[in-house]
Amino acid sequence: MGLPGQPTLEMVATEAGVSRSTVSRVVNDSPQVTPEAVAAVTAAIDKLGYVPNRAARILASRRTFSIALVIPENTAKFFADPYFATVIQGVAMHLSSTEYTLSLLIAPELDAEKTRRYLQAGNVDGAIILSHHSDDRSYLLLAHSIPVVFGGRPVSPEGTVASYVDVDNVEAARAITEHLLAHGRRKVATIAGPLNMSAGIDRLLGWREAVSDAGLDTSLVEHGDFTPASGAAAMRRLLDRGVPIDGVFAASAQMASGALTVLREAGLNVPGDLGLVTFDDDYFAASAVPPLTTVAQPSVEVGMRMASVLLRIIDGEQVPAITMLPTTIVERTSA
Amino acid sequence: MGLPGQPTLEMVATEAGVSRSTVSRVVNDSPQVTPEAVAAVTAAIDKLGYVPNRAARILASRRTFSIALVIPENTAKFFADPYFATVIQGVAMHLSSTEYTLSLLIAPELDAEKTRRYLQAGNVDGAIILSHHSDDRSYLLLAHSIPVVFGGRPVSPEGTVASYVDVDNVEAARAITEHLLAHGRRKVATIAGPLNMSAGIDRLLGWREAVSDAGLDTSLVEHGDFTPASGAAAMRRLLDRGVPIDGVFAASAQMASGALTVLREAGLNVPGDLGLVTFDDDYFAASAVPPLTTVAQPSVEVGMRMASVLLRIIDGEQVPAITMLPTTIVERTSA
DNA sequence: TTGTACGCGTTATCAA
DNA sequence: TTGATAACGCGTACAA
Repeated sequence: MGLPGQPTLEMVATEAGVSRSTVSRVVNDSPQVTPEAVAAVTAAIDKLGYVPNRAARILASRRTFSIALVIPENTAKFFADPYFATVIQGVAMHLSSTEYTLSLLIAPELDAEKTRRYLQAGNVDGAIILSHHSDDRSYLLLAHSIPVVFGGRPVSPEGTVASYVDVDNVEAARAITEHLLAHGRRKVATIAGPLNMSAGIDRLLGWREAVSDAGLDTSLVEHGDFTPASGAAAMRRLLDRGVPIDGVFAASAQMASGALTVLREAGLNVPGDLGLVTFDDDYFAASAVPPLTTVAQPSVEVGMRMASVLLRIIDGEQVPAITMLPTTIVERTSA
Repeated sequence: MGLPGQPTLEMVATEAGVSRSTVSRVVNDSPQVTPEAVAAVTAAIDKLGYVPNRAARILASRRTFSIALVIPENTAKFFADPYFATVIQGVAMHLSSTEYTLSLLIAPELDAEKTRRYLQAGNVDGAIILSHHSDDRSYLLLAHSIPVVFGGRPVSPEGTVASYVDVDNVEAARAITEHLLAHGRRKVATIAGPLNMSAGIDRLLGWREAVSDAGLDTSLVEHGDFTPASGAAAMRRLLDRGVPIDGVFAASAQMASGALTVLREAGLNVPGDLGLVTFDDDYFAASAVPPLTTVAQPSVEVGMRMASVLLRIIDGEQVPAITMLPTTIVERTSA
């Protein structure tokens, strides 16, 4: 009667001459099924080309086999930042060897509440919050109801319980600043990130350590929000101070690229008059004129590790809360 | 009794003093509900923080509100190619303003069959096949059962019925080759892509048109598979021919970067001894030494358009099967 | 306009 | 080891 349509578990059962329960057991490879039954069922499955219906399975089992990757930014920033693309790639890559599906959520601050509800409504087994460029307090509570892994240490008022994957921003910032100092720069400024993100805080800290250890002036600080425009504005404010500057550490390559245009307009040569180093080895750093010496962070690896940690948490394993990944310095010609 | 757990439609109904059907209608904003009922229901929803259960909804409605992005490559290539990351970003961006969820499938040739079954089993409403770097015949049949959009013109034996989004590879390749000719190059070779992908075919065609129109030798062709290693090998074969070459068009920036290392080893200077141009304005092109003059294709836009076209097809709209996006030439110093 | 009742395809519980 | 049978949470004819 009627068209067969997509084969269902029921049809497999009939074909194999067993009950639906048995088919279900075979599909979920339960150990307690006789070899004969297994053989009959797998044969039927192959013959019919049966694939379990995901929705039905989720509904009945209360497991979704999917995780969310939340990017708390508006689409414009998401669009502009190559970092996100590479991290996604890492997450997807790890997931590809598992049963899990990825659900990408670009969630501006505005509907953070809505997003949180969606996540709490049992639509995913866990979530990765990529807070690299954003405040994330609203997501901290989430960790109480479902497994969560943060990308970048979340800034929390109290002690954090959430897991996260990050690089040592303080150390990396210090190292790249010392690179500047090693090239003889003595009036070293920084275009820092926002202070409500750990990357902003830590990179400023690293810069300050390096400069202060060298006995130099630590007051040459202006802030941006990691975007090119904000980097340009900060650079302008720095120049407007009227004090001599011969080195700048910009906390993101995007800000550095903005700063570069301002320097060019001001008739300043890089690296002739001034050394410029930055953070992120992306398109902005590589294609700048001149190409920028920078801190490279393993963003694909960050994605992979976040996924791996999250899945292990979901599986009930005991995983260290903090995963630190190494950075390297890529020397180009801007220092 | 017991804990409330996640609020269900049923609980909302009780809270609002109506039936589940009415709640369902409000949630799916059906027009035929009295304002009072709507008010009562929305109030209850807000109070309870209700979010529909995705799986249940999918199961009952036979719509998944999710689409698949299939990348028919092994994880290594997926990892290495920046193109994928940007396209994904585009797809995700478009989807973020819709109800749809993205499901990323990295599917090596090996389990293409399995992937196709999954897609046909009704687990998604449609699929995007990113065939940029791969053969895709196995997915052409898919278009008969669910809405499908290809990234890059699929190579099909018969006339294609599937929709696709692409750039004019022939024209772009011709233009960049002419750029080489305009700089006085006269012995212009090409490192072409594989002939089982439209990008490979078309870019070779464009190169040949330009070279032949200039009355020059069109025999300087070697093939690669778009990877750096294959580009290096092809360049080596080109040099081994022993005939003079003063220009090369590599069909991908990755191959160009491989070729560059071979040229360096051979003691050949770019652009001094030989001009090198390529395709894709990615990290490889920008950070090469020297930076490469190249064809830039709008990969984020490609992603956005594929998503938009697919959703419109799903909604039953009539959409032009072919979407062509413009390319531009980015001049650097390698020509 | 609203409610009743059934079905979506699977897993889980319990008996046999 | 297997098989009935009851959920899982929602959409939707159909009836009221």
